Amino acid sequence: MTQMPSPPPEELVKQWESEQKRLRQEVLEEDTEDWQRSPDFAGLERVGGVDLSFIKGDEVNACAQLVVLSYPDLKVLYEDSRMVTLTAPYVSGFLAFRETPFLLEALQRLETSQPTLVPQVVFVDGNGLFHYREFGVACHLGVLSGLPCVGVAKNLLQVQGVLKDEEHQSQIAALQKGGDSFPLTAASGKVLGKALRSCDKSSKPVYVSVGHRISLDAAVRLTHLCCRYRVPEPIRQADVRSREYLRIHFPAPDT
DNA sequence: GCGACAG
DNA sequence: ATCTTGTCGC
Repeated sequence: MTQMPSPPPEELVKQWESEQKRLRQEVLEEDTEDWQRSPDFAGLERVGGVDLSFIKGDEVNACAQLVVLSYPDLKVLYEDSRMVTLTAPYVSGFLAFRETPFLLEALQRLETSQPTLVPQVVFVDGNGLFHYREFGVACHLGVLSGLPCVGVAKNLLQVQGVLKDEEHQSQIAALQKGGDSFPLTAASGKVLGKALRSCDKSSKPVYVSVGHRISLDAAVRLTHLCCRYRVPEPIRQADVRSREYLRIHFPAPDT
């Protein structure tokens, strides 16, 4: 039997909206670290990536993953996989309330056990300021953790007047090589993020936006430098390893 | 009624 | 998010 998605309680959504409006005030949209100002990011040694993977028909059980890679080598220095039980449902625009608590716990475990391995910036699967209320999951994790964060979404969210129309498609077609990008501009005129051709091989862009404590230009440049494939290596490793964890500990039901 | 809908 | 094989290319 297929369970229809239950409508999210509107009271909860209102509470979530005010929470986002409150925390939004804490976001820093500029570079706050010396390495971010350096042309080659000198001083940057550790980049983090987080993600959650789910079991096929299970809405509440998931594997929360944190990885820390060396920079610029992009070798895995630390890995943490943890089964968690989600409580909040997925509602577009409120992803953070579903995932952030467990990502924060992973960062706190690292801070406690191996503080010298805490990443200097964290790549988050999802948007940052490129969001209905300019407070996506990358901002949420950034503000609550205090760490610089970058949001990288694989799909375009149509927000604040940004549309995926024929014009958008033509802008994508104009991205010639890895590193090329174009701005995602809100109706207000503010640039909320950038569509980035992350590497030469992928014609489909990723959508980069500021999470916390980093400028958009630095976020886009760093994202490009962290891409071996379309998805930045920190996020890709978190995704690969969390799915591997599920494959080993929760094998698919035998027919 | 139709389309949109990060993960 | 997850469901899914092969196929084309280096």
